[in-house]
Amino acid sequence: MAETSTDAPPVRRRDPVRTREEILEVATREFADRGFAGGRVDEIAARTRTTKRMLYYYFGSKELLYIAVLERAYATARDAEQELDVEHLEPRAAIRRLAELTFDHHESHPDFIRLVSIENIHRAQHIARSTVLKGLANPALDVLDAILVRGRSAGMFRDDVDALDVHQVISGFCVFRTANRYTFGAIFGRDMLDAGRREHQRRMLGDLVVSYLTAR
Amino acid sequence: MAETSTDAPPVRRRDPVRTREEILEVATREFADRGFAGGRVDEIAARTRTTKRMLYYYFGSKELLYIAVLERAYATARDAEQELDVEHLEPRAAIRRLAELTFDHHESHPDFIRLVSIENIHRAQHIARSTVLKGLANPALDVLDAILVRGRSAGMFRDDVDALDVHQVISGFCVFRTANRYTFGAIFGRDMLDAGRREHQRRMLGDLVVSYLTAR
Amino acid sequence: MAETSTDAPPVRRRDPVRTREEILEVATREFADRGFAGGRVDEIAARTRTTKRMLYYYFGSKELLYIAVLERAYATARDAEQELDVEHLEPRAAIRRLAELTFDHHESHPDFIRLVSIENIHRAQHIARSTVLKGLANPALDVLDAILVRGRSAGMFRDDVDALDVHQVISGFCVFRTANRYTFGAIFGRDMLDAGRREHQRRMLGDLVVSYLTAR
Amino acid sequence: MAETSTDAPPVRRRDPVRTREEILEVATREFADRGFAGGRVDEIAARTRTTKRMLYYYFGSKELLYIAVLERAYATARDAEQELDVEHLEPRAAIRRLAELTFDHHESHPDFIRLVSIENIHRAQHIARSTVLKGLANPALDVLDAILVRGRSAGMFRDDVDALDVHQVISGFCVFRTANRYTFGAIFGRDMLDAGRREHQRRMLGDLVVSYLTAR
DNA sequence: CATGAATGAGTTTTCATTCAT
DNA sequence: AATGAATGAAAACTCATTCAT
Repeated sequence: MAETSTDAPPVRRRDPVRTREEILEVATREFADRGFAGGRVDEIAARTRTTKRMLYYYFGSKELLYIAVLERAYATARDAEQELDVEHLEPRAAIRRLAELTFDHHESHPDFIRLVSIENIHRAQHIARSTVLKGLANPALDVLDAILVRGRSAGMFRDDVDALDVHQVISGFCVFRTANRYTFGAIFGRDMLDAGRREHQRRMLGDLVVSYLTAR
Repeated sequence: MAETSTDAPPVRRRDPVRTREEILEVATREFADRGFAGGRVDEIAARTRTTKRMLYYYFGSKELLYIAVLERAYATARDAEQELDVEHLEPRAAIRRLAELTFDHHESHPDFIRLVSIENIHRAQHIARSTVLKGLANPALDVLDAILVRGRSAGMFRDDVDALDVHQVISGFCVFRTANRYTFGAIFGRDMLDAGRREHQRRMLGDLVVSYLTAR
Repeated sequence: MAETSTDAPPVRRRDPVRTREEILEVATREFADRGFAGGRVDEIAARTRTTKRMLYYYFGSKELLYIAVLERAYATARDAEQELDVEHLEPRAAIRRLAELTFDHHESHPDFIRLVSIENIHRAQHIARSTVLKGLANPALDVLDAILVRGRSAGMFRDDVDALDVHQVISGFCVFRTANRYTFGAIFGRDMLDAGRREHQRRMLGDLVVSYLTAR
Repeated sequence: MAETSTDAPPVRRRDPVRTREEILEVATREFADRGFAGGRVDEIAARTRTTKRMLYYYFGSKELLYIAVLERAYATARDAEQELDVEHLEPRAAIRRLAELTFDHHESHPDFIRLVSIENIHRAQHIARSTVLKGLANPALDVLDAILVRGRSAGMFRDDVDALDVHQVISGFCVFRTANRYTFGAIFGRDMLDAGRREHQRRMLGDLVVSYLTAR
């Protein structure tokens, strides 16, 4: 326990930005892995090249560190959505493409989805406490809205749903696959993320949204 | 001074079944509310008419109590699904009805959905440890399968999806509404469980599934 | 935990002597195995065909049960020593025989030796509390004394030691072999109870005592 | 009111080596006194100038603290044996001297012997878990072996015993005197450590070993 | 004689946080 | 800007013993 380093010169780190980033990375893994209550400050410190004291120095408390982790995770997700480029496609193709990109993004960011699940267990109380996160705009929503407008003008899409409704459907599908993977697998014996079923699931999502919007 | 309390004194001791049930009820609320790591044995005991010692007497450890809570929650959910009665409806109506019943059930059992989210954060490790839960049959799935068979025979339904696929779509929608209510609300400013939008959402789910199955 | 036997007729045991004996047997194993503080009343009860309540009914407390175990163990040991029959042998052969019988007895009663070690850790406070054990006569000592008298009369044995001295030497050797077997084995890598070295050790003890008594 | 205390305030914090040592000292007494199961972490903490929390900070658990106590006790014993200086004596005198020094050491370290007894009750499981203790060399053994070699070369000593055999005889005698003092006293009414009999016992041990080795 | 349920009081252990330098 | 040592408060868990029937 008591590590009494006799002679080794203290590894002084003079790069606060890097240190901060390293802590956030490790903390993200820890909180995504074990939740906020289950995450351990000691564990985070141990896996960092700094000490526990530094976590407090930089972030103030376990909760503030967790909020910083959330902020960073949402910022990363938003940046990814900036890159959507579907406006040149015809509405049905555009909506399918957007669904697929969402599908891909969720599949490749399980930690983000875990953090969101965890935050929901806490009733989003930490998001509420974050000035950065409260009412964070979602760029994908504007893109989605534009597609819907185009589709409706063309008489292709139903007009009793808004962008948020569609976003909810797409997110629900993508989040569920990842977030509920374990209990679903334990109860039904099927891994929703199985690579062999990936294409099927991806097409299913596209079909689902397009058939819904174009129904009647 | 005078012994005037004619109210029956709380029936507490010597009724192990009741005592067990009471502990489970309180523990369900606590774990659903705060997660496994965040849940407090002391808190559960305090809200029970027994002592903390009794929790250990009946369940052995915090973890075993949590597993018992999970088992009870899944058993209740399964019992509810036993009551599905949709086989007399034509396939499209049947599938819509089944989706709506699932919708209703999820909406009225947020604690169950929270427990499932929590268990997914733990990668279903507690379900894996429960002999009762591992591979628990889901009666709704058989009903669903029967509907799909009928629909496909009638040439109404596509045949490239199985019951579990459809179950996943329905569950995804219903679970997401409840499980991600808080972050969704915080980010988008819309409460997915808002009573005013309830009917719209319910119909959306039905349309979604029916249009998908009957597409082309 | 809560074993609610619905229909099985209670196994009524109407033989108090047997019940008592069974409890003592199980308790002897438990205490010899884990010591007084480490021994568990629950464990003893579980391995008996009676309930924990019965332990208290018959013995009153954990401590009194432990004392009863000690009393029974010492009584058994004393009975074994009654059977010494070495008076027809010449002094040197007699003393060697007595040492060997002690050697054999210790080797075949490790639990007794463990109980004695445990009781020494408790500074014999339980023996002191037992009217049965305080000043319990040791029949071997009389036999030993008689041999020494004969040996001294014959000019064979030194006269500066009494029976208790010799008893101490023999016991020391025999008890150490068994009682300190584990630490000795861990530190020196030799099992003092190894069957292959048994005869050597047995002869060593005899030689030790005889050579000492006959020295000069 | 006036600050008149010129006595140095107890040097407590910020001296981890001292703190650790103090904990070990108190823990040694507690465990030697009451065994591992009977020893109380609270009690140890209370008799230290630190808190219970510190025991866990330094040692991690009750068991690891106990192991640290064992390691320290064995290290101390080994250091004492380093000081044997008997190689200039003729074999019989050397072996007697070595026995006497062992006798003295055991008599003055009853806590060590108690710890060893306790560890034997636990079947040396903690020694086995200690990398330090497993296979700890015993310097006395080399000295003893050298004496035996010399004695055998000179035709004085029998050659059918090795150093470990002799060590066992000496240890058996010395350990038994101390470890079984209480039950022996309770049953036979003689205190093996009585100061009046000390010289007699010490000579008895020397005679025992020398007469045995030189017999025939 | 017999018993399943119950429990007060302790016992070990954990955890986020802060102090002194 | 940085740190190793320290810690109060709480949390989980255990154990011998007794109650009501």
